[in-house]
Amino acid sequence: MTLVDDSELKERIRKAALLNAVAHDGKAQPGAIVGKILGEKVELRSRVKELSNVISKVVEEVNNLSLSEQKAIVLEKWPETQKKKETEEKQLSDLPNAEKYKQIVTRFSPNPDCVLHLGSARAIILSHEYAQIYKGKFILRFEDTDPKVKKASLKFYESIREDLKWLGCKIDEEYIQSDRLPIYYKYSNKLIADGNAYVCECVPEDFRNKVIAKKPCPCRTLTSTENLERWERMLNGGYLEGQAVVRIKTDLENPNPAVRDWPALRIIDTKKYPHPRVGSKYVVWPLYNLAAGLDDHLMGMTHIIRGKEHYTNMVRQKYMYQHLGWQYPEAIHYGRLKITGAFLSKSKIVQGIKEGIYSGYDDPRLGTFAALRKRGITPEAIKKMIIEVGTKSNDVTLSWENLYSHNRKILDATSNRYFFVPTPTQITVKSIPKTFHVKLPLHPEKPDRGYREYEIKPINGDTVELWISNKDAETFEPEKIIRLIELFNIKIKKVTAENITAEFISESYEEIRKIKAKLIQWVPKGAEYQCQIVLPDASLVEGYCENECKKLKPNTTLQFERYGFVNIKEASNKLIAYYAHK
RNA sequence: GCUCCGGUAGUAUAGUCCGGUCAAGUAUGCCGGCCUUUCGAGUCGGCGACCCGGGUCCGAAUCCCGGCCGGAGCACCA
Repeated sequence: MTLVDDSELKERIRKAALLNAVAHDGKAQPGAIVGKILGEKVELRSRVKELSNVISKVVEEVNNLSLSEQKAIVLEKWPETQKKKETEEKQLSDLPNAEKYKQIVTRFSPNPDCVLHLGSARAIILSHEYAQIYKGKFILRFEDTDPKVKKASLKFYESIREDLKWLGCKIDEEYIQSDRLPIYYKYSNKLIADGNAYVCECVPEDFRNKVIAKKPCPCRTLTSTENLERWERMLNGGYLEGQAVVRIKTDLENPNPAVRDWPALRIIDTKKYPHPRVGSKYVVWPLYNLAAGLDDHLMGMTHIIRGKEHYTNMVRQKYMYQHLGWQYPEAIHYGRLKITGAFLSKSKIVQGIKEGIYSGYDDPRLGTFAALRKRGITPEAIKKMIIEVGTKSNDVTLSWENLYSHNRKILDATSNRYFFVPTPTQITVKSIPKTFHVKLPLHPEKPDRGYREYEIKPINGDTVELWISNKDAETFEPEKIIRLIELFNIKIKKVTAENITAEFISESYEEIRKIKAKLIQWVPKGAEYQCQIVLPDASLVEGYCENECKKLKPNTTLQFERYGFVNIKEASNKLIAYYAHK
């Protein structure tokens, strides 16, 4: 049958052409239709030329119709195609080979040498989230095996647990590597006994030269009995720091010199550098690849989610797994996460605090969880953002706007509203006809949350004094009409640097809305409460908020209308709050 | 230098494995309308991207080759 006579096909083409035309200003493009039809009917691939001819004819017919005619046909025949599809929330992609395992086990394994920050958020949230999705297990493992250079500190074990709790990442099991040295010794012993590891006495430079040349160092060729003797000597303190190291045998031909016979355990003079938890009990300490490598298997890890800086470590550890006859877990290596303007480097954070540049681990300029928490950034917002970013291996530089947007949606629903006037200016309003009792809703969409109430009573017969923001005052000029939110409408009379004089004109909101007058917030003079806002760059803004704010408890987030969301630090002789975002 | 990754709007992400329904979706941002006693939220519309060059193919964001750019690792750190 020729294609021209195939009415089913022609109808199919007609539909595609009409849909294409409707989507693109009434003009369908033949090429797009060819693609669509070939995609649906694979068997026509050998007859592309013939098909193109048919399509050209149909497209011409369709393009001769007006857009409204096309729309009418589409709506009549295929109304379902014009429905907009709901956008669904971003989901995490499936874990590789998840079906191979009975239970998914993931972990977060920090070195407790600093507080946690946004840079760790990917490891934490993705690991925890995947464990949740697959009804698996999430393990916290402290990797505190360097008592010298990256020395752990007792306070950080606890702060890490707290941060995880705050993030809503419930821990199923917790381990501390400094408790596990006997386990590492046991497996090291086995590796040496089996001839898969050796004790190397070479000075680092000699070893490096050998390994770059793909040549074994003299220690590698020793018998396992000789190596076992050396190993005993290590454990018994027979070597000083730097004199011996256990190496795992790998393929010396591996293209990457960094993986060849990597070091697994070394000696630390713990008399000089005591470990914060176990003091000077051990002198032989495992390196990352031995400790993490053994633990990942022993703790039943199925999926390791960590930064791409660990990619080579996976290659190294696979040699050890081979020696032990173990199966390496699935590993996902994501890229580094930065956020514009914030320092996410442990060393810079620690150094900045030492030098007094930052006020502490929760300085608003830092990307630590402590700082974010203090500013009123919710864990839910962080979680959403991290899930959005996913597990790609390229680096990402997040913008704060993105985090703020997620956070704003959460805070908007939960935060009560108050007035705050930064750098206040006094406004004197005359011709006040009566005393006003105002009830200001705490939340515009949730009346059940209640109100703040103020009595605005004229003094000297007909005058009222209020505070307004300097920024608003700057836009005033005589005869301008302004509404004080939920109060009344005024006309500006006189503007000076210290004071603004205005006149009451009416009370009705509706009439002022018609002329689209500016609405501003205010604080009654006498009912003001000194307020200091700490901005994300650590600069300060002073002003007045409402008296009612005295009741607020630390760590509540609220919105100062037309100013932004803030989180209360304290409400004592004055209100101190941290600015989250607009 | 060596060994690996990766490059889609300002930012982030979907699509890439397995070429066609992608004249590229979504979120955020920006612009405008509506709504709203906040400049918040909501809602409607608009702006904005496949790193470059070749090749294969009727057809390439997708496959191949070359280049450019970015990142990671190359510790007796984690």
